[in-house]
This record gives sequence, structure tokens and C-alpha cells, in this order.
Amino acid sequence: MTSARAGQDAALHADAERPSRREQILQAAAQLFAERGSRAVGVDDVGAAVGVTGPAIYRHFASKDAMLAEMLLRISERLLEGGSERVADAGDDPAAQLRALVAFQVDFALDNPALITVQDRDLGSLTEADAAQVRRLQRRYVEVWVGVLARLHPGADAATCRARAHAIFGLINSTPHSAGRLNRPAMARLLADMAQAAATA
Amino acid sequence: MTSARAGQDAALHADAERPSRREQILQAAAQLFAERGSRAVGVDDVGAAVGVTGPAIYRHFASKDAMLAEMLLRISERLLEGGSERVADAGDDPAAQLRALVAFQVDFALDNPALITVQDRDLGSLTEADAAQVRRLQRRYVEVWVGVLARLHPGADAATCRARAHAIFGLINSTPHSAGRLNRPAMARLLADMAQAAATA
DNA sequence: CGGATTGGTTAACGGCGGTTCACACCCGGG
DNA sequence: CCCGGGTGTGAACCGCCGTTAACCAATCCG
Repeated sequence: MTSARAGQDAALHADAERPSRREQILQAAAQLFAERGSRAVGVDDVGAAVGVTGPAIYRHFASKDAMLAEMLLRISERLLEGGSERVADAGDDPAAQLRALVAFQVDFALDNPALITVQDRDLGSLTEADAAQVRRLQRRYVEVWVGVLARLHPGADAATCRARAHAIFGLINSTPHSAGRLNRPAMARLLADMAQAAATA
Repeated sequence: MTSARAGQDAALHADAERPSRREQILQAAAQLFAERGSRAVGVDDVGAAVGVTGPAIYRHFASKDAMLAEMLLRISERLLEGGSERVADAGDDPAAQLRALVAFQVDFALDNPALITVQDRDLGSLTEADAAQVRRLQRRYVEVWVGVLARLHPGADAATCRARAHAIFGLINSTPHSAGRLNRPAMARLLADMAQAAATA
């Protein structure tokens, strides 16, 4: 069940091979969970969103919680993987690494506002085991940022860098809250510039 | 047991009388809602947190939803009121006004992490009428920021300023996520500096 | 004093929602 | 042709939880 080719599940991709019912469900659920919160969304709602009745979900997932768990695990994995990759590809210059990380996070947030929302709203609805694993992945992703920030702020201790990283996430992940209005490239530039300034202040 | 001023949030009392049972409930509920989400918290849990059984809540609130509504309305009112006041007291210099707003928001977020969390996680659990009113207040608060930001960025349109304001909120409100570690004055300075930089970038 | 008010308690009700069950298709391969 | 696995359906089950009911202790006040 560890889906082998997991890199391509971006919440808004409907091409390639027609997404399996399973993937359709995950995507629709992410959307609904983001809008109303996972606990406020019924299994029937998720089913209806993909043109199926509620119990049909159980042909693809063991439970509603398992759905959420898989969703959150994938997000964390994609962030960690993508972030590490971007840093590795950016050479040795910490400033370049920061630019790469910022660009990556901005793209992710703009591409997947629903996932961003669910990730930090519904972590608490997971079993302790699942939550722990998600937190482990998240922490590793944060550490990627901390490594870069530490080189940019030689005087700062790790706790400060960590707080700084969280603040930058908060800034970039504000996207779902400032809904609409601004076209994507403008939004991307604005967020990147602000994040850059905040990171190097 | 009502020895009052132990570790209490500087939070929810519009009228700062001795904490009435009603206020105790609101405060305990805010804490629990922040930790687990309002839908995951039972009336019995809230009651237990103040040393009372579940149904006793209904002597003080019409319903669980009414509790949440009052909580969110108060937050929004306090932010709008406090923000407007700080700007008015800061004279005519937009840079000074921004500093005042940033300091205010940082103080609020550090003093009331629970309220910050609940405010944007559980807005969706309100009746449409209540949610609308909260959003109205929030919008007015945002507009206070937008007014200041617009003067600092003469070339920028309102939509950009609005997105900028939301991004700054995200940055400052990241506090609940970077739990602990950093002592309060250090955190306050870090957040203020980053917000300042992001706002003027 | 004594009745009304206030703030509790325990027990029960009722609906919602996740999950299971028994059954019905569709379809590909022996 | 039929058998079996994957997928979907409607009905039923069941536990949780918000809410109400009925009753009780204390306190306030005329």
C-alpha cells in the first residue's frame, strides 16, 4: 500500500493516467476538510463529492481517520523531500539555498492551499502514532530550514532559528486566508519578497 | 479553588471583575478548543476543566455554539478596538503607526495563543450569522492595517496591501506553533523585527 | 423565617455520523 | 458460460454528545 510512484499527487492534477478513485477521494476530501474541518465533514459528503455514496469509501480506505492520516503523511513527505532536494540543488551559498526554499514553499502553498490548511488544522484528529510520525517529518523539514538560517545568522541559537522558520511558514502559508484577489505571479512575488526580508532581517 | 490569579490568560474579560464562573468557563473552553478543536471538545470536558459537570454549562450559556460565538466575537472586538486605538495614539507618521500595530499584534499573540488558534481554526463552526459578524470585525481590523500599509507603499493597490497584512498576521500568529523554547521578550523582539522587515520590504 | 433565585446534580432522550452487512453489478479469464 | 474479485448501494447498528428534564442545596431578602 506504500504507493510506489508517490511524487505526483499534487492536489490539482487531473491528467496523466486518469486518477484512480482512491486518488479522487483523497483530493476531494482534502478540499472538503480544508473548507469545513475534517470533523465537520461526513463520509457521505466525501462520497458525494466524487459521485458515490458514503460507505463506498470503505472499499478504498480502512476508515475516515486512515484517509486523513495518509493525506497528512503525504504532505509532510512531499515537503521534506522537495525542500531537501531544492537545498541540495542550490549549491553551497546559504543565500541561494534560502531563495530556493522560499520559492519552493511559496509554490507549494499557492498550488495546494487546501493541503496547507488541513495540515495544521487537523493534525490533532490523528491517532497519537500517526500524529507522531507526521510531527517527525515536519520537524525534519524545519531542520532543513534551520540549517540554512543558522548559516545566515551566525550569532543566533537554534531555538531562535526554529522560531524564525515557523514565522516564515506562517507568513507564506497565509495564502489560504487572503483568498483570491491577487493573481498568482503577483502573489508569489509578494510572498517571496516578504519571506526573504523576514528571513534576513 | 477560586484562588484566581494563578496562571491565567490576560484574556477574555471585557469587564475585569473577579472571574465569574461564566468567565472561568470561557477561558477554560478557549484553552481546550485551542488544544483539540471545538468540535473535538465535549461539554463535559469544558465542565470538568472548571470543576463542574457538563450540563451545568447551560446555566451560563445557551449552547456550546453560543460559547464559541461569544469567544470569537470578543477576540475580534478586542483586536479592532486595540488596533484602532494604537494607531490613533501613534500620531501621523505611518512608520510609527506600523510599529504600534506590530507591537500590539505581537503582544496579543504572545498573551493569548489559545485565542489566536481558535480564531482561525473554528470560525467555520459558527452559524452563518455569527461568522458573518466576526468576519465583519476582522475585515475592519485588516483595513486598519491596510490604511497604514498603503501609506508606506504608495504604489501598491489595496489588494496587495491586504495580502501583505494577512501575511504579517500569519507571521506573528505563528507563535502557537513554535511552542516554548524562546523566552517571551526574545520572542517578542524577533517577531516584531521580522514583521517590520516583511511589512516594509 | 420562608419563598424565590441561582447554580448544581444525575438520568434520559434524540439525532448525527462512522461503520458494518447483505446484496447487486460489471467484467475478465478459464 | 460461469466464477470470482473489485466496486457500489441501501438499510441497519451503535456509540457519542449536545441538550433537556426533574430534582436538590444554598443563598439572598422582604
